[in-house]
Amino acid sequence: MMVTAHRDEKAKTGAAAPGPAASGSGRVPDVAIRRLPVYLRALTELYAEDHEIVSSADLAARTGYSSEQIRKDLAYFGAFGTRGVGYRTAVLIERLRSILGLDRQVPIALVGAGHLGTALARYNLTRHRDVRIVAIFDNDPARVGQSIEGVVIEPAERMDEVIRAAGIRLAVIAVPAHAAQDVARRLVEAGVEAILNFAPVTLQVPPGIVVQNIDLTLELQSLAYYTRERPATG
Amino acid sequence: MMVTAHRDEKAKTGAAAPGPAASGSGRVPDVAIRRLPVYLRALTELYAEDHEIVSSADLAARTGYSSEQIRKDLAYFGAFGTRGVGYRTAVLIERLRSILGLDRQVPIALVGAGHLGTALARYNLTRHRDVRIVAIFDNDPARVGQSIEGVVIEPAERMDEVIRAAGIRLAVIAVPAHAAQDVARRLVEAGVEAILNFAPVTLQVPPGIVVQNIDLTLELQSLAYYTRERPATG
DNA sequence: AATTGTGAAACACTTCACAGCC
DNA sequence: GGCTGTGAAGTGTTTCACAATT
Repeated sequence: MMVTAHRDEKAKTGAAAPGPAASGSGRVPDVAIRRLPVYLRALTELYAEDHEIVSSADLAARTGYSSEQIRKDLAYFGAFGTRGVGYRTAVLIERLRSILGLDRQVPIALVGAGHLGTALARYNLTRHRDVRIVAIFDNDPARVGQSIEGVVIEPAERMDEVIRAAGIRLAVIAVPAHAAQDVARRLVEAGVEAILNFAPVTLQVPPGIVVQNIDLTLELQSLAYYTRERPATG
Repeated sequence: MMVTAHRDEKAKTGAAAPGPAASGSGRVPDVAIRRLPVYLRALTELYAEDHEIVSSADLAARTGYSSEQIRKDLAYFGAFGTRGVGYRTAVLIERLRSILGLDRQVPIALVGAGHLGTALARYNLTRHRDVRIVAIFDNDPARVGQSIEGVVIEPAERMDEVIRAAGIRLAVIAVPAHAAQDVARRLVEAGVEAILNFAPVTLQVPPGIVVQNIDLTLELQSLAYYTRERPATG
Protein backbone atom coordinates (compact mmCIF):
# COMPACT_ATOMS: atom_id res chain seq x y z
CA MET A 1 0.00 0.00 0.00
CA MET A 2 1.03 2.34 -0.40
CA VAL A 3 1.10 3.83 2.54
CA THR A 4 -1.61 5.56 4.28
CA ALA A 5 -4.41 7.95 3.83
CA HIS A 6 -5.32 10.11 6.72
CA ARG A 7 -7.73 12.43 8.31
CA ASP A 8 -7.95 15.71 6.48
CA GLU A 9 -5.99 14.29 3.65
CA LYS A 10 -6.96 13.61 0.13
CA ALA A 11 -7.13 9.94 -0.58
CA LYS A 12 -3.84 8.22 -0.86
CA THR A 13 -3.28 5.25 -2.99
CA GLY A 14 -1.74 1.86 -2.93
CA ALA A 15 -1.49 -0.33 0.03
CA ALA A 16 -0.40 1.60 2.99
CA ALA A 17 0.88 4.72 1.41
CA PRO A 18 2.72 6.56 4.08
CA GLY A 19 0.98 9.62 5.21
CA PRO A 20 1.32 12.75 7.20
CA ALA A 21 -0.42 13.07 10.48
CA ALA A 22 -3.94 14.26 10.88
CA SER A 23 -3.96 18.00 10.87
CA GLY A 24 -5.83 18.52 14.07
CA SER A 25 -4.78 15.34 15.79
CA GLY A 26 -2.36 14.73 18.59
CA ARG A 27 1.29 14.16 18.13
CA VAL A 28 1.39 10.49 17.32
CA PRO A 29 2.68 9.88 13.81
CA ASP A 30 0.49 7.64 11.68
CA VAL A 31 3.44 5.42 10.94
CA ALA A 32 3.61 4.68 14.65
CA ILE A 33 -0.08 3.79 14.76
CA ARG A 34 0.47 1.37 11.93
CA ARG A 35 3.20 -0.37 13.89
CA LEU A 36 1.15 -0.93 17.02
CA PRO A 37 -0.75 -3.93 15.66
CA VAL A 38 2.58 -5.51 14.74
CA TYR A 39 3.75 -5.12 18.32
CA LEU A 40 0.47 -6.49 19.52
CA ARG A 41 0.86 -9.59 17.40
CA ALA A 42 4.42 -10.14 18.59
CA LEU A 43 3.38 -9.66 22.20
CA THR A 44 0.58 -12.16 21.84
CA GLU A 45 2.99 -14.72 20.45
CA LEU A 46 5.50 -14.06 23.21
CA TYR A 47 2.83 -14.29 25.88
CA ALA A 48 1.72 -17.62 24.48
CA GLU A 49 5.34 -18.72 24.86
CA ASP A 50 5.22 -17.84 28.56
CA HIS A 51 7.19 -14.64 28.37
CA GLU A 52 5.60 -12.70 31.21
CA ILE A 53 8.07 -9.88 30.69
CA VAL A 54 9.38 -8.62 27.37
CA SER A 55 12.02 -6.06 26.54
CA SER A 56 11.98 -3.69 23.60
CA ALA A 57 14.89 -5.76 22.29
CA ASP A 58 12.71 -8.90 22.34
CA LEU A 59 10.05 -7.09 20.35
CA ALA A 60 12.68 -5.75 17.97
CA ALA A 61 13.87 -9.26 17.25
CA ARG A 62 10.34 -10.39 16.43
CA THR A 63 9.16 -7.44 14.43
CA GLY A 64 12.21 -6.15 12.61
CA TYR A 65 11.78 -2.66 14.03
CA SER A 66 14.52 -1.15 16.17
CA SER A 67 14.19 -1.26 19.94
CA GLU A 68 14.44 2.55 20.14
CA GLN A 69 11.64 2.87 17.64
CA ILE A 70 9.49 0.55 19.68
CA ARG A 71 10.21 2.37 22.93
CA LYS A 72 9.46 5.69 21.32
CA ASP A 73 6.20 4.44 19.81
CA LEU A 74 5.04 3.09 23.15
CA ALA A 75 6.14 6.25 24.94
CA TYR A 76 3.74 8.32 22.82
CA PHE A 77 1.02 6.82 24.96
CA GLY A 78 2.67 6.77 28.34
CA ALA A 79 5.36 4.98 30.29
CA PHE A 80 4.28 1.36 30.38
CA GLY A 81 7.58 -0.30 31.21
CA THR A 82 9.87 -0.67 34.16
CA ARG A 83 13.43 0.56 33.82
CA GLY A 84 15.96 -2.14 34.18
CA VAL A 85 13.27 -4.78 33.65
CA GLY A 86 11.07 -4.43 30.60
CA TYR A 87 7.34 -4.52 29.95
CA ARG A 88 4.83 -6.82 31.58
CA THR A 89 3.53 -8.64 28.54
CA ALA A 90 -0.08 -8.94 29.63
CA VAL A 91 -0.22 -5.31 30.66
CA LEU A 92 1.26 -4.07 27.42
CA ILE A 93 -1.15 -6.19 25.40
CA GLU A 94 -4.03 -4.66 27.30
CA ARG A 95 -2.72 -1.14 26.84
CA LEU A 96 -2.22 -1.57 23.12
CA ARG A 97 -5.64 -3.05 22.67
CA SER A 98 -7.10 -0.14 24.53
CA ILE A 99 -5.13 2.42 22.51
CA LEU A 100 -6.28 0.88 19.25
CA GLY A 101 -9.85 0.68 20.49
CA LEU A 102 -9.85 -3.12 20.41
CA ASP A 103 -10.93 -3.46 24.02
CA ARG A 104 -14.48 -3.43 22.80
CA GLN A 105 -15.62 -5.30 19.71
CA VAL A 106 -15.22 -3.26 16.53
CA PRO A 107 -17.99 -4.17 14.09
CA ILE A 108 -17.16 -3.73 10.43
CA ALA A 109 -19.01 -3.92 7.13
CA LEU A 110 -17.84 -5.56 3.94
CA VAL A 111 -19.17 -4.30 0.63
CA GLY A 112 -18.68 -6.69 -2.26
CA ALA A 113 -18.94 -10.46 -1.95
CA GLY A 114 -17.13 -11.49 -5.11
CA HIS A 115 -14.13 -13.78 -5.05
CA LEU A 116 -11.93 -11.37 -3.16
CA GLY A 117 -14.60 -10.12 -0.76
CA THR A 118 -15.60 -13.68 0.03
CA ALA A 119 -12.01 -14.71 0.69
CA LEU A 120 -11.52 -11.71 2.97
CA ALA A 121 -14.73 -12.45 4.84
CA ARG A 122 -13.84 -16.07 5.41
CA TYR A 123 -10.42 -15.09 6.62
CA ASN A 124 -11.79 -12.51 9.02
CA LEU A 125 -14.70 -14.55 10.30
CA THR A 126 -12.87 -17.82 10.87
CA ARG A 127 -10.48 -16.15 13.28
CA HIS A 128 -13.10 -14.55 15.44
CA ARG A 129 -11.41 -11.30 15.92
CA ASP A 130 -11.84 -8.18 17.84
CA VAL A 131 -12.36 -6.45 14.52
CA ARG A 132 -15.08 -8.49 12.94
CA ILE A 133 -17.30 -8.37 9.89
CA VAL A 134 -20.91 -8.15 11.03
CA ALA A 135 -22.54 -7.11 7.76
CA ILE A 136 -21.89 -8.03 4.13
CA PHE A 137 -23.47 -6.31 1.14
CA ASP A 138 -23.62 -7.15 -2.54
CA ASN A 139 -25.76 -5.92 -5.40
CA ASP A 140 -25.94 -9.27 -7.18
CA PRO A 141 -29.42 -10.74 -6.50
CA ALA A 142 -27.98 -14.21 -6.86
CA ARG A 143 -25.54 -13.55 -4.05
CA VAL A 144 -27.95 -11.80 -1.71
CA GLY A 145 -29.37 -14.20 0.87
CA GLN A 146 -26.41 -16.52 0.70
CA SER A 147 -24.12 -16.43 3.68
CA ILE A 148 -20.42 -16.53 4.47
CA GLU A 149 -19.44 -18.16 7.75
CA GLY A 150 -22.88 -17.41 9.09
CA VAL A 151 -23.15 -13.81 7.98
CA VAL A 152 -25.97 -13.32 5.49
CA ILE A 153 -25.29 -11.20 2.42
CA GLU A 154 -27.67 -8.27 2.23
CA PRO A 155 -28.71 -6.18 -0.74
CA ALA A 156 -26.73 -2.99 -1.34
CA GLU A 157 -29.87 -0.93 -0.78
CA ARG A 158 -29.80 -1.81 2.88
CA MET A 159 -26.30 -0.44 3.44
CA ASP A 160 -27.31 2.85 4.95
CA GLU A 161 -29.93 1.38 7.23
CA VAL A 162 -27.85 -1.52 8.54
CA ILE A 163 -24.67 0.50 9.04
CA ARG A 164 -26.53 3.14 11.00
CA ALA A 165 -28.40 0.61 13.08
CA ALA A 166 -25.24 -1.30 13.99
CA GLY A 167 -23.19 1.86 14.54
CA ILE A 168 -20.55 0.64 12.10
CA ARG A 169 -17.66 3.06 11.55
CA LEU A 170 -15.20 0.94 9.65
CA ALA A 171 -15.81 -0.70 6.28
CA VAL A 172 -14.02 -2.74 3.65
CA ILE A 173 -14.65 -2.07 -0.05
CA ALA A 174 -14.16 -5.04 -2.35
CA VAL A 175 -16.27 -4.04 -5.35
CA PRO A 176 -15.23 -3.40 -8.96
CA ALA A 177 -13.42 -0.13 -9.64
CA HIS A 178 -16.36 1.54 -11.33
CA ALA A 179 -18.60 1.06 -8.31
CA ALA A 180 -16.13 1.97 -5.57
CA GLN A 181 -16.51 5.74 -5.47
CA ASP A 182 -20.26 5.54 -5.11
CA VAL A 183 -19.98 2.91 -2.41
CA ALA A 184 -17.50 5.10 -0.54
CA ARG A 185 -19.85 8.05 -0.71
CA ARG A 186 -22.71 5.99 0.66
CA LEU A 187 -20.60 4.51 3.43
CA VAL A 188 -19.48 7.93 4.58
CA GLU A 189 -23.05 9.15 4.36
CA ALA A 190 -24.05 6.30 6.66
CA GLY A 191 -21.46 7.22 9.25
CA VAL A 192 -18.36 5.25 8.27
CA GLU A 193 -15.13 7.02 9.26
CA ALA A 194 -12.45 4.67 8.01
CA ILE A 195 -12.32 2.59 4.84
CA LEU A 196 -10.07 -0.22 3.73
CA ASN A 197 -10.29 -0.05 -0.05
CA PHE A 198 -9.35 -2.95 -2.32
CA ALA A 199 -10.75 -1.36 -5.48
CA PRO A 200 -8.13 0.04 -7.85
CA VAL A 201 -9.24 3.66 -7.68
CA THR A 202 -8.23 6.73 -5.73
CA LEU A 203 -11.30 7.44 -3.62
CA GLN A 204 -12.36 11.01 -3.02
CA VAL A 205 -13.57 11.36 0.54
CA PRO A 206 -14.38 14.29 2.80
CA PRO A 207 -11.77 15.59 5.23
CA GLY A 208 -11.58 13.55 8.39
CA ILE A 209 -12.30 10.24 6.68
CA VAL A 210 -9.38 7.83 6.66
CA VAL A 211 -8.82 5.64 3.62
CA GLN A 212 -6.30 2.86 3.41
CA ASN A 213 -5.83 1.46 -0.08
CA ILE A 214 -4.66 -2.02 -0.90
CA ASP A 215 -4.19 -2.64 -4.57
CA LEU A 216 -2.60 -5.88 -5.70
CA THR A 217 -1.66 -4.45 -9.07
CA LEU A 218 0.09 -1.40 -7.63
CA GLU A 219 1.96 -3.53 -5.14
CA LEU A 220 3.22 -5.86 -7.81
CA GLN A 221 4.15 -3.00 -10.10
CA SER A 222 6.23 -1.26 -7.49
CA LEU A 223 7.88 -4.51 -6.45
CA ALA A 224 8.72 -5.13 -10.10
CA TYR A 225 11.02 -2.12 -9.86
CA TYR A 226 13.20 -3.99 -7.38
CA THR A 227 13.53 -7.05 -9.59
CA ARG A 228 14.81 -5.28 -12.66
CA GLU A 229 18.29 -5.92 -13.85
CA ARG A 230 20.27 -3.59 -11.69
CA PRO A 231 22.81 -1.18 -13.05
CA ALA A 232 26.25 -2.11 -11.75
CA THR A 233 26.51 -0.76 -8.24
CA GLY A 234 30.19 -0.85 -7.41
CA MET B 1 0.40 -2.63 4.31
CA MET B 2 2.31 -1.15 6.38
CA VAL B 3 5.03 0.52 5.07
CA THR B 4 7.57 -1.06 3.04
CA ALA B 5 10.30 -3.48 3.43
CA HIS B 6 13.41 -2.77 1.52
CA ARG B 7 16.71 -3.95 0.33
CA ASP B 8 19.09 -4.41 3.21
CA GLU B 9 16.30 -3.96 5.64
CA LYS B 10 14.81 -6.31 8.09
CA ALA B 11 11.32 -7.32 7.15
CA LYS B 12 8.72 -4.69 7.74
CA THR B 13 5.16 -5.45 8.41
CA GLY B 14 1.72 -4.46 7.46
CA ALA B 15 0.59 -3.39 4.09
CA ALA B 16 2.99 -1.04 2.57
CA ALA B 17 4.87 0.07 5.54
CA PRO B 18 6.93 3.06 4.50
CA GLY B 19 10.58 2.36 4.41
CA PRO B 20 13.97 3.83 4.08
CA ALA B 21 15.80 3.63 0.83
CA ALA B 22 17.99 0.78 -0.16
CA SER B 23 21.35 1.27 1.40
CA GLY B 24 23.44 0.86 -1.68
CA SER B 25 20.88 2.02 -4.18
CA GLY B 26 20.51 5.29 -6.00
CA ARG B 27 18.83 8.28 -4.57
CA VAL B 28 15.22 7.58 -5.32
CA PRO B 29 13.18 7.23 -2.14
CA ASP B 30 11.10 4.09 -1.91
CA VAL B 31 8.04 6.14 -1.17
CA ALA B 32 8.46 7.70 -4.60
CA ILE B 33 8.74 4.28 -6.26
CA ARG B 34 5.51 3.29 -4.61
CA ARG B 35 3.75 6.28 -6.09
CA LEU B 36 4.82 5.63 -9.66
CA PRO B 37 2.22 2.94 -10.31
CA VAL B 38 -0.44 5.34 -9.09
CA TYR B 39 0.70 7.92 -11.61
CA LEU B 40 0.77 5.24 -14.26
CA ARG B 41 -2.81 4.29 -13.57
CA ALA B 42 -3.96 7.90 -13.65
CA LEU B 43 -2.08 8.50 -16.89
CA THR B 44 -3.65 5.48 -18.49
CA GLU B 45 -7.11 6.71 -17.54
CA LEU B 46 -6.36 10.21 -18.83
CA TYR B 47 -4.96 8.86 -22.07
CA ALA B 48 -8.10 6.80 -22.57
CA GLU B 49 -10.03 10.05 -22.17
CA ASP B 50 -8.02 11.59 -25.01
CA HIS B 51 -5.74 13.75 -22.92
CA GLU B 52 -2.65 13.76 -25.11
CA ILE B 53 -0.95 16.16 -22.73
CA VAL B 54 -1.21 16.19 -18.95
CA SER B 55 0.10 18.58 -16.35
CA SER B 56 1.31 17.67 -12.89
CA ALA B 57 -1.81 19.47 -11.66
CA ASP B 58 -4.01 17.08 -13.68
CA LEU B 59 -2.24 14.13 -12.11
CA ALA B 60 -2.54 15.72 -8.69
CA ALA B 61 -6.30 16.00 -9.09
CA ARG B 62 -6.55 12.31 -9.98
CA THR B 63 -4.17 10.87 -7.46
CA GLY B 64 -4.47 13.07 -4.40
CA TYR B 65 -0.73 13.74 -4.35
CA SER B 66 0.53 17.30 -4.69
CA SER B 67 1.74 18.52 -8.05
CA GLU B 68 5.17 19.37 -6.61
CA GLN B 69 5.46 15.87 -5.25
CA ILE B 70 4.63 14.45 -8.64
CA ARG B 71 7.10 16.69 -10.45
CA LYS B 72 9.81 15.81 -7.97
CA ASP B 73 9.13 12.09 -8.26
CA LEU B 74 9.29 12.21 -12.04
CA ALA B 75 12.39 14.38 -11.96
CA TYR B 76 14.29 11.66 -10.11
CA PHE B 77 14.39 9.86 -13.42
CA GLY B 78 14.94 12.73 -15.80
CA ALA B 79 13.18 15.71 -17.33
CA PHE B 80 10.23 14.25 -19.18
CA GLY B 81 8.05 17.32 -19.49
CA THR B 82 7.98 20.54 -21.45
CA ARG B 83 7.96 23.79 -19.48
CA GLY B 84 4.88 25.82 -20.03
CA VAL B 85 3.13 22.80 -21.52
CA GLY B 86 3.13 19.61 -19.47
CA TYR B 87 3.88 15.99 -20.18
CA ARG B 88 3.02 14.05 -23.31
CA THR B 89 0.79 11.38 -21.86
CA ALA B 90 1.89 8.52 -24.08
CA VAL B 91 5.55 9.33 -23.56
CA LEU B 92 5.22 9.52 -19.80
CA ILE B 93 3.36 6.22 -19.70
CA GLU B 94 6.16 4.62 -21.65
CA ARG B 95 8.82 6.13 -19.43
CA LEU B 96 7.11 4.99 -16.24
CA ARG B 97 6.61 1.51 -17.57
CA SER B 98 10.26 1.38 -18.45
CA ILE B 99 11.37 2.70 -15.06
CA LEU B 100 9.28 0.11 -13.26
CA GLY B 101 10.51 -2.64 -15.55
CA LEU B 102 7.06 -3.24 -17.01
CA ASP B 103 8.20 -2.78 -20.59
CA ARG B 104 8.89 -6.47 -20.65
CA GLN B 105 6.61 -9.05 -19.12
CA VAL B 106 7.30 -9.67 -15.43
CA PRO B 107 6.50 -13.30 -14.60
CA ILE B 108 5.48 -13.96 -11.03
CA ALA B 109 4.79 -16.98 -8.86
CA LEU B 110 1.95 -17.47 -6.42
CA VAL B 111 2.41 -19.83 -3.49
CA GLY B 112 -0.80 -20.90 -1.85
CA ALA B 113 -4.03 -21.55 -3.72
CA GLY B 114 -6.49 -21.35 -0.87
CA HIS B 115 -9.42 -18.95 -0.88
CA LEU B 116 -7.28 -15.84 -0.83
CA GLY B 117 -4.63 -17.11 -3.23
CA THR B 118 -7.28 -18.21 -5.66
CA ALA B 119 -9.04 -14.86 -5.52
CA LEU B 120 -5.75 -13.04 -6.07
CA ALA B 121 -4.88 -15.29 -9.00
CA ARG B 122 -8.22 -14.78 -10.68
CA TYR B 123 -7.94 -11.06 -10.22
CA ASN B 124 -4.44 -10.93 -11.63
CA LEU B 125 -4.99 -13.32 -14.51
CA THR B 126 -8.22 -11.80 -15.75
CA ARG B 127 -6.72 -8.32 -16.00
CA HIS B 128 -3.02 -8.08 -16.25
CA ARG B 129 -0.46 -8.70 -18.82
CA ASP B 130 2.61 -6.85 -17.61
CA VAL B 131 2.94 -8.41 -14.15
CA ARG B 132 1.40 -11.79 -14.46
CA ILE B 133 1.17 -14.99 -12.49
CA VAL B 134 2.78 -17.75 -14.52
CA ALA B 135 3.13 -20.38 -11.82
CA ILE B 136 0.96 -21.39 -8.87
CA PHE B 137 2.00 -23.77 -6.12
CA ASP B 138 0.12 -25.53 -3.37
CA ASN B 139 0.91 -28.45 -1.10
CA ASP B 140 -2.63 -29.81 -0.98
CA PRO B 141 -2.72 -32.89 -3.25
CA ALA B 142 -6.41 -32.23 -3.91
CA ARG B 143 -5.60 -28.79 -5.26
CA VAL B 144 -2.58 -29.77 -7.35
CA GLY B 145 -3.50 -30.38 -10.95
CA GLN B 146 -6.51 -28.09 -10.84
CA SER B 147 -6.13 -24.81 -12.64
CA ILE B 148 -7.02 -21.16 -12.17
CA GLU B 149 -7.73 -19.18 -15.30
CA GLY B 150 -5.65 -21.64 -17.26
CA VAL B 151 -2.67 -21.81 -14.93
CA VAL B 152 -2.21 -25.30 -13.50
CA ILE B 153 -1.48 -25.60 -9.79
CA GLU B 154 1.78 -27.41 -9.21
CA PRO B 155 3.03 -29.26 -6.13
CA ALA B 156 5.13 -27.24 -3.72
CA GLU B 157 8.08 -29.57 -4.33
CA ARG B 158 8.44 -28.16 -7.81
CA MET B 159 8.85 -24.56 -6.62
CA ASP B 160 12.59 -24.36 -6.90
CA GLU B 161 12.74 -26.04 -10.27
CA VAL B 162 9.95 -24.05 -11.90
CA ILE B 163 11.02 -20.68 -10.52
CA ARG B 164 14.57 -21.18 -11.69
CA ALA B 165 13.50 -22.39 -15.11
CA ALA B 166 11.16 -19.45 -15.66
CA GLY B 167 13.59 -16.92 -14.20
CA ILE B 168 10.95 -15.70 -11.77
CA ARG B 169 12.14 -12.96 -9.40
CA LEU B 170 8.88 -11.82 -7.83
CA ALA B 171 6.49 -13.96 -5.81
CA VAL B 172 3.29 -13.72 -3.80
CA ILE B 173 2.91 -15.70 -0.58
CA ALA B 174 -0.65 -16.63 0.36
CA VAL B 175 -0.10 -19.58 2.65
CA PRO B 176 -0.98 -20.01 6.34
CA ALA B 177 1.23 -18.18 8.83
CA HIS B 178 3.02 -21.28 10.01
CA ALA B 179 4.23 -22.15 6.51
CA ALA B 180 5.22 -18.68 5.32
CA GLN B 181 8.76 -18.43 6.64
CA ASP B 182 9.76 -21.70 5.05
CA VAL B 183 8.17 -20.74 1.76
CA ALA B 184 10.02 -17.42 1.83
CA ARG B 185 13.32 -19.18 2.42
CA ARG B 186 12.71 -21.52 -0.50
CA LEU B 187 11.66 -18.69 -2.79
CA VAL B 188 14.80 -16.72 -2.03
CA GLU B 189 16.87 -19.87 -2.48
CA ALA B 190 15.32 -20.26 -5.93
CA GLY B 191 16.23 -16.71 -6.93
CA VAL B 192 13.24 -14.61 -5.92
CA GLU B 193 14.22 -11.04 -5.02
CA ALA B 194 10.91 -9.46 -4.06
CA ILE B 195 7.99 -10.93 -2.13
CA LEU B 196 4.45 -9.76 -1.59
CA ASN B 197 3.46 -11.47 1.64
CA PHE B 198 -0.14 -11.96 2.71
CA ALA B 199 0.69 -14.27 5.60
CA PRO B 200 0.42 -12.69 9.05
CA VAL B 201 4.07 -13.08 10.01
CA THR B 202 7.18 -10.92 9.90
CA LEU B 203 9.38 -12.74 7.42
CA GLN B 204 13.09 -12.94 8.01
CA VAL B 205 14.90 -12.54 4.71
CA PRO B 206 18.50 -11.93 3.72
CA PRO B 207 19.70 -8.40 2.99
CA GLY B 208 18.80 -7.25 -0.49
CA ILE B 209 15.48 -9.06 -0.61
CA VAL B 210 12.44 -6.79 -0.64
CA VAL B 211 9.34 -7.83 1.26
CA GLN B 212 6.03 -6.06 1.13
CA ASN B 213 3.53 -7.24 3.70
CA ILE B 214 -0.21 -7.03 3.39
CA ASP B 215 -2.09 -8.20 6.42
CA LEU B 216 -5.82 -7.70 6.59
CA THR B 217 -5.89 -7.99 10.34
CA LEU B 218 -3.19 -5.40 10.92
CA GLU B 219 -4.85 -3.01 8.50
CA LEU B 220 -8.17 -3.28 10.25
CA GLN B 221 -6.58 -2.95 13.67
CA SER B 222 -4.77 0.24 12.77
CA LEU B 223 -7.86 1.68 11.10
CA ALA B 224 -9.82 0.89 14.24
CA TYR B 225 -7.70 3.51 15.98
CA TYR B 226 -9.21 6.20 13.78
CA THR B 227 -12.76 5.15 14.54
CA ARG B 228 -12.52 5.37 18.31
CA GLU B 229 -14.47 7.95 20.15
CA ARG B 230 -12.23 10.95 19.86
CA PRO B 231 -11.19 13.06 22.80
CA ALA B 232 -12.55 16.56 22.38
CA THR B 233 -10.31 18.39 19.98
CA GLY B 234 -10.89 21.99 20.90
C1' DA C 1 0.94 32.92 -19.60
C1' DA C 2 1.67 28.56 -18.25
C1' DT C 3 4.06 24.86 -16.40
C1' DT C 4 8.28 22.27 -15.50
C1' DG C 5 12.44 21.37 -12.73
C1' DT C 6 14.88 22.32 -8.56
C1' DG C 7 17.53 24.40 -4.75
C1' DA C 8 16.32 25.78 -0.12
C1' DA C 9 13.33 25.67 3.77
C1' DA C 10 10.23 23.26 6.46
C1' DC C 11 8.64 19.33 8.39
C1' DA C 12 8.54 14.41 9.85
C1' DC C 13 10.63 10.41 11.41
C1' DT C 14 14.44 7.58 13.14
C1' DT C 15 18.55 6.83 15.55
C1' DC C 16 21.78 8.19 19.02
C1' DA C 17 23.22 8.52 23.45
C1' DC C 18 22.56 8.81 27.98
C1' DA C 19 20.15 10.09 32.38
C1' DG C 20 16.98 7.79 35.33
C1' DC C 21 15.35 3.99 37.69
C1' DC C 22 14.85 -0.80 39.15
C1' DG D 1 23.90 -4.24 35.36
C1' DG D 2 20.12 -3.85 32.62
C1' DC D 3 16.49 -1.65 30.35
C1' DT D 4 13.26 2.24 29.82
C1' DG D 5 12.20 6.92 28.47
C1' DT D 6 13.63 10.95 26.07
C1' DG D 7 15.99 15.18 24.51
C1' DA D 8 19.20 16.04 20.76
C1' DA D 9 21.17 14.89 16.48
C1' DG D 10 20.75 12.96 12.18
C1' DT D 11 18.31 11.53 8.16
C1' DG D 12 14.61 11.43 4.96
C1' DT D 13 10.56 13.50 2.72
C1' DT D 14 7.54 17.19 1.43
C1' DT D 15 6.50 21.80 0.46
C1' DC D 16 7.85 26.32 -0.94
C1' DA D 17 9.06 29.47 -4.17
C1' DC D 18 11.05 30.80 -8.23
C1' DA D 19 14.18 30.67 -12.26
C1' DA D 20 14.01 28.41 -16.68
C1' DT D 21 11.65 27.36 -20.73
C1' DT D 22 8.13 27.02 -24.22
